[in-house]
Amino acid sequence: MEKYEKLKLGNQLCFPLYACAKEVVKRYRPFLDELDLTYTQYIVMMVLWEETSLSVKELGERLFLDSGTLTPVLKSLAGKGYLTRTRSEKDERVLIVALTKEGLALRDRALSVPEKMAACVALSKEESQTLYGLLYKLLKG
Amino acid sequence: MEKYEKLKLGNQLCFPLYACAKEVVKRYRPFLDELDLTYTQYIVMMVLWEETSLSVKELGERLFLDSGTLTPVLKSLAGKGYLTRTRSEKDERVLIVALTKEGLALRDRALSVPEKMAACVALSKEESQTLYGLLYKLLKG
DNA sequence: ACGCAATAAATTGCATACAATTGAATTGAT
DNA sequence: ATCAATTCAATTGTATGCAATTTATTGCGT
Repeated sequence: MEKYEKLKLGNQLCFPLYACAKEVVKRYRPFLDELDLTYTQYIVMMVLWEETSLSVKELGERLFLDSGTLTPVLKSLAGKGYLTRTRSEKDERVLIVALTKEGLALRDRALSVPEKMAACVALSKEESQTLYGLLYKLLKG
Repeated sequence: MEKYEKLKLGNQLCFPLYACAKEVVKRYRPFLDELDLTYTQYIVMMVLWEETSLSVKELGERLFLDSGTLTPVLKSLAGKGYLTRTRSEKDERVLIVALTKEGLALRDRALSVPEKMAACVALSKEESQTLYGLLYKLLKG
């Protein structure tokens, strides 16, 4: 094996991961444009549709994002009326993000997004599940 | 199945992909810091170590990046002395990016990066290959 | 009660990403 | 040959991401 073989782009696992993630987010764009959401805003809304209300810290742990990223995204979503930002009464350091009626209503309009995306992905159900499992293993390991 | 089941974060393939890519790039950071390279700069250098010289357009096709992203990265790498940016004589629209002696010398210092990263990834060789294959299938499909 | 460490979010600074536009150069059709 | 369409890179504008710092608040030990 050549000395520099491992430095070739085609032998890196990280690169297809990096490229794929960008590509998939890009494929979401037309569907999310209809909802006037960015991808980051979309995943925030997905958490809120499940949780209704949680702190910025908890949200960040779910999404692997920190307050530096979340603060402007949350301000933007609050501006659209989909959530409220309120300091916790028990602990003033904590900011509680809560779904609004408008935010909840958006969920119905987002219902078609996952299936539209699935149609864009050239993987079988088994392949998707294998990929899913490997990604979570990598993420946690 | 609940109506909104598919909108849950845990049922999305895109999300672990997105989170994983960020996580892996983050794990590169300490190793790349030693070379004073960002991840984007690193993958540009990897292409140059293979090609020595190519246009911005070709580089962008390899890396799935456009000139909007590449232009500042290439200016930065040129500033470090690792590459030169020259207009093609045959076609003045084309900018040729070429590896310098210093850029080539950097390759030896980067040799240990892939193995250090492999040690950070909790996947077996087979799992890595499966993941690799699925990612490229997704990328191309 | 006091002071200090710890915590949560916001801010700052830097580096991507990408869509859309611009400007320069080239190609192609007539 | 000429002009319109195309191409390539750079620029502009917006939205992330993340490290590092700052600010406000809380908890803890004495």
